[in-house]
Amino acid sequence: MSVSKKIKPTESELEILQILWQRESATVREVHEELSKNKTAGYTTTLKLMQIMFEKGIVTRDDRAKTHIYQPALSRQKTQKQFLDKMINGLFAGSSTQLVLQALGNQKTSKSELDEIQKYLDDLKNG
Amino acid sequence: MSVSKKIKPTESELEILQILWQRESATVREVHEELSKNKTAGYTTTLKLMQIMFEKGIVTRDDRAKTHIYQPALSRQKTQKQFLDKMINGLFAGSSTQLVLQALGNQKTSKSELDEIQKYLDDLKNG
DNA sequence: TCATATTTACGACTTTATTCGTAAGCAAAG
DNA sequence: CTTTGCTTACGAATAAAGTCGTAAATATGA
Repeated sequence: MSVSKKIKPTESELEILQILWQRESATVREVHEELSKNKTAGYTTTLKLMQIMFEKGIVTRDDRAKTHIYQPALSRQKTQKQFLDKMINGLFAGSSTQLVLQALGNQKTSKSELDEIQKYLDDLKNG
Repeated sequence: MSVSKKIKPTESELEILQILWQRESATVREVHEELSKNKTAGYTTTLKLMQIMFEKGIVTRDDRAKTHIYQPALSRQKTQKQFLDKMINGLFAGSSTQLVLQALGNQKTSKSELDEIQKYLDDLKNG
């Protein structure tokens, strides 16, 4: 069993995590500025969300200075895996292959990306 | 624009849709029996959920007989695509390739499945 | 016909997520 | 010191999801 139990970030929390993963660490203000590019919400809303995330253990923070500095407490990979698994089971009847095919069909994927995936597949089949 | 706007099934609703997609159509009782294999909930809970889904337009129903017969109103494919897109944007920084690689790495994928994916990739690159 | 069982309708309660207003602390500038 | 501005803390309002109890309608069969 992994240490983290059933921490399941909400949609808003994922948005914030996304930013923290990108920047390694950030203040509430910084996160809020970033979020503001896409949506409109008050500063205290972002603050509250991050405080709750702290209580839940989704992020850690350094509060030695007046302005707290937040860091993600969940790894991007593990979180991705968690949501992928849920999606595969909940929406693709347990077939990751189906999900992959659908994902490739949906988006426009460049030739170099396709090459990358093929290379990865070869590795999988051999190694 | 597709006809259906922003219908976004909740988690519980997805579970029910899953069953409806599988069976084509079903009564509340049938859905409830199926759900009961995995979780515990009262019959009226399932009923209420399906009624709400009907109001939202997620399912249709034939109420000519006393026992209503429900059918999915959303296509499995479109729903999968909708959630995939959200996931790619929300959790994989917009990269479907990243999602694919992660999905392949996560699960154990059989050789025949890998072959299938590779074949699909070849088609994509050529066609 | 009458009792019983099944189903739908409806409303209410609980929980969780999201939002924001207001107060209080603190630090820098004047 | 005092004002100004930014920050955190806290509580409350709103909304959405999920849960279930109860009642009414309908069908079945004794």
